[in-house]
Amino acid sequence: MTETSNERDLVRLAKVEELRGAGIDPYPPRLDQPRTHTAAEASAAFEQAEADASDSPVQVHLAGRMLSRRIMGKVGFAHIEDGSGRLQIFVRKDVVGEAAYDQLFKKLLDLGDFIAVGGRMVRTKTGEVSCEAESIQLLAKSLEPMPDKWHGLKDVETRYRRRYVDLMVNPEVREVFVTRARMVQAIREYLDGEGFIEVETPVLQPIYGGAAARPFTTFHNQLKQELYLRISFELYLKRLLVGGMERVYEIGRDFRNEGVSFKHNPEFTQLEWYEAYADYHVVMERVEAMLAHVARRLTGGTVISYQGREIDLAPPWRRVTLRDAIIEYADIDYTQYPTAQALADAMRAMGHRPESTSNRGKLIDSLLSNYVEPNLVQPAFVTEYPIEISPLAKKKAGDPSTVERFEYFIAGMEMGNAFTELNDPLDQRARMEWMQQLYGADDEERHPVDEDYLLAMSYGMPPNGGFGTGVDRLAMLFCDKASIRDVLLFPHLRSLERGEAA
RNA sequence: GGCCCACUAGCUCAAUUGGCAGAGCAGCUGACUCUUAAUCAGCGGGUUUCAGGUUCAAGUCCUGAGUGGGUCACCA
Repeated sequence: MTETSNERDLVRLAKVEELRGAGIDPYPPRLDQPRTHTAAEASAAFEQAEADASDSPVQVHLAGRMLSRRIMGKVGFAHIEDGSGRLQIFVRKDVVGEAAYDQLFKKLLDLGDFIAVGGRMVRTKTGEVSCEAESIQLLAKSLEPMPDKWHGLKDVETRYRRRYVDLMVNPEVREVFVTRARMVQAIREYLDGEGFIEVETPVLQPIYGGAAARPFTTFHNQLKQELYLRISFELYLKRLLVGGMERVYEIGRDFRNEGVSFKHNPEFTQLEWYEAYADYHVVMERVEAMLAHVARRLTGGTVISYQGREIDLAPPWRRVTLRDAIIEYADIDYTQYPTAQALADAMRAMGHRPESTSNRGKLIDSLLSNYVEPNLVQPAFVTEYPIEISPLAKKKAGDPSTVERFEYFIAGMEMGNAFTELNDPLDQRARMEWMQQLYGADDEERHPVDEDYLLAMSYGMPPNGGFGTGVDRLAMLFCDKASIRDVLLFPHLRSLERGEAA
């Protein structure tokens, strides 16, 4: 912390002064010699030279953070780390000189400092490939102590609040975010290869929609207009289909003003796509194909391990109707109970405990999330949803109470949602007005009717299939992390300012 | 928001029934020309998250608060 200067801080600050006094800039603008090799490249170059039995020395200029140091009189060792990994440097007083050795290396450098090292690659007596330093330059002085070199940083709160420290000392954390980036890259690779166009639609929206969630609200001062941070991309992406773009997708941030948990963050990354002339069956095939592609890119196969369980993403996945799934796992056939009251009574009679009787669709959804979802470990599509919880999905032919919709589940988690999109503007208006009645005026989940969206659809929207999935939850899956916070670089935490100001 | 758990040195962790707040690493001083959790000798480092309370005595017990974690609720 910086609010009080303790002895530890004073020692570091005194070193900065001493460096300046000796004419050494503790924060120089650039390296005296440009970096020629990463740590990994330097090792590889040396091993190649060894293999070739070359006599010419491998000269390198390296840069990185000094993580450890072992001083033995007039010779010392240190490990530096750069983006490619760690490398030992070997420092001899008779090579680098007295000033560089005694003053800089032994005294004024600290663990955590960024340094540049020039020298030749050698193998030490114990066989470790190392750089024997001929010059050392301080690149950036660290004023804070590094976490324990052996135990690292374990405190969960500190790891999240100071992710930069977590990243610098815990290489496996960096690895998670590399995997996440590769996953997103593989998703784009699949969609681009299928002719989808990546687009960007507004984050600030005058009317929020496309999902049932409470939005964050903000205000444009000059326009004197209330705006919402988007809770989904759906209504904008489908306007693009009206405009003639046939296959579109967006990867971006959604914001939902709801509870925080191991699988919910107030802002999270969503993937949505819409495809003209496709229905939800086509979407299912794409979801299978896309995630199998991602798995192959990341692991070479389709079987991944998540929290100790093997999950096989190879198509085809299980398909089960919502009704059959609830019969199987909760032993209730909701089609036998046409009203919310009747269904709630039946649930109670079966020993379940429904929380609300306001909405039959919500009761069915609670049966799904409480009894079905935890059992769907292998990938599964749950299909055919009640109309009252699906206002943007097309009705199933011959069954006006059901829509062509699916959600998919992996590892007992809901991963995404899709439908054959409703493109009948008259039906859409009726459904939105019905929602107004279903959700009371005081219900924060009630959506305003988006007249411009209805206008767009009135121009004619091709039949299409749409899909949305949580990218963070996919990252949890592919990185084998049980908490969304472990796949977010900076997960949302409550601010500490209030407590510190008092 | 309810309930449960945690919070001790920069980091990782101890502290018996309520009885002198400790160790390792990191830091500082010194020794040491091939170490790798280097080693050896010495030194400094604490409002035990915060505010109250009980007690001769509180890191430990009680009340409240903060932050984090878990869980339930919420989350088409």
